[in-house]
Amino acid sequence: MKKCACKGAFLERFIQPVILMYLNRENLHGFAILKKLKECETMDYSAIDPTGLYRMLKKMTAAGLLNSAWNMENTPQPRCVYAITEAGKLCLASWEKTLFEYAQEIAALGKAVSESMNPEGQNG
Amino acid sequence: MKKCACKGAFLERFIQPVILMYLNRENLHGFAILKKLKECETMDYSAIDPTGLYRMLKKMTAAGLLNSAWNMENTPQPRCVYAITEAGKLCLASWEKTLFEYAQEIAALGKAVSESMNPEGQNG
DNA sequence: TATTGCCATTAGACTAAGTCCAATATGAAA
DNA sequence: TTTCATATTGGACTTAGTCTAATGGCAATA
Repeated sequence: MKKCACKGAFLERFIQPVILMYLNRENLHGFAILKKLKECETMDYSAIDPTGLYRMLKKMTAAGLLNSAWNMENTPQPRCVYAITEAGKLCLASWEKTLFEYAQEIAALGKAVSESMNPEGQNG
Repeated sequence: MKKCACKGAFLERFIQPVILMYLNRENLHGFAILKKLKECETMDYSAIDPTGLYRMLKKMTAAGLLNSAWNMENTPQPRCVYAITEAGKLCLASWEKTLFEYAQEIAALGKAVSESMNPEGQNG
């Protein structure tokens, strides 16, 4: 438990909605997404692993959430440019709802933990 | 992506604080924790895997968050009874803080997603 | 011109987390 | 005597995530 979850280590689960969010605004290639994630201020993705991101992009493409196309022009190296699909947009909409539900449930859990540590009757 | 995270599938990550919370109130053996988790109303742990829970308990014990002792009396089968340690209590306190931070960050992400889907200027 | 550094992606090997199936053993109820 | 609930464990497997490293071009720099 070097990286104990209790200190916050698992938010990287939530790269998927961020990727969808970026691609909902504009098409981007993997490395650009990587840079954007590293600069993200809402959450800390500074230590994100490139291999992991590229694999995630492929998985999302395989799942039909993204389309990919190789761009060979105006670029020294070929870039794989990703675009969000209709399914991806639906997924993003689903994420929107789910994220707020998550936030509520996690806050409720936090409250339950608080109460269990300071049982009622502390007010005296 | 059968169980797409966007529909909510990963909250089981948060069994750890729930276990600590239960054990902060009273000592319990694995199976009792299992039953309590299945009846938990704050979050849905109805489908929790027993093997996974027992493994988690051992891991937490190895990490020093819990103590365990076999109870052979007043019970048909021997039971492994778990108790929270001082380190476990600190971990629980850490969880309390972390959970609220998580809740805020996830809500912020949800808000960012909302805004990206409904760009500003919708109010007309 | 040799080297360093940034861009851009991929592969391989590994660890950790989580799931599924099955086994064990006892006691009570049908 | 079969079934159900208790109580725990083991093995095999899948998925996710991390680390290291390789490729290969372009630009700057020493």
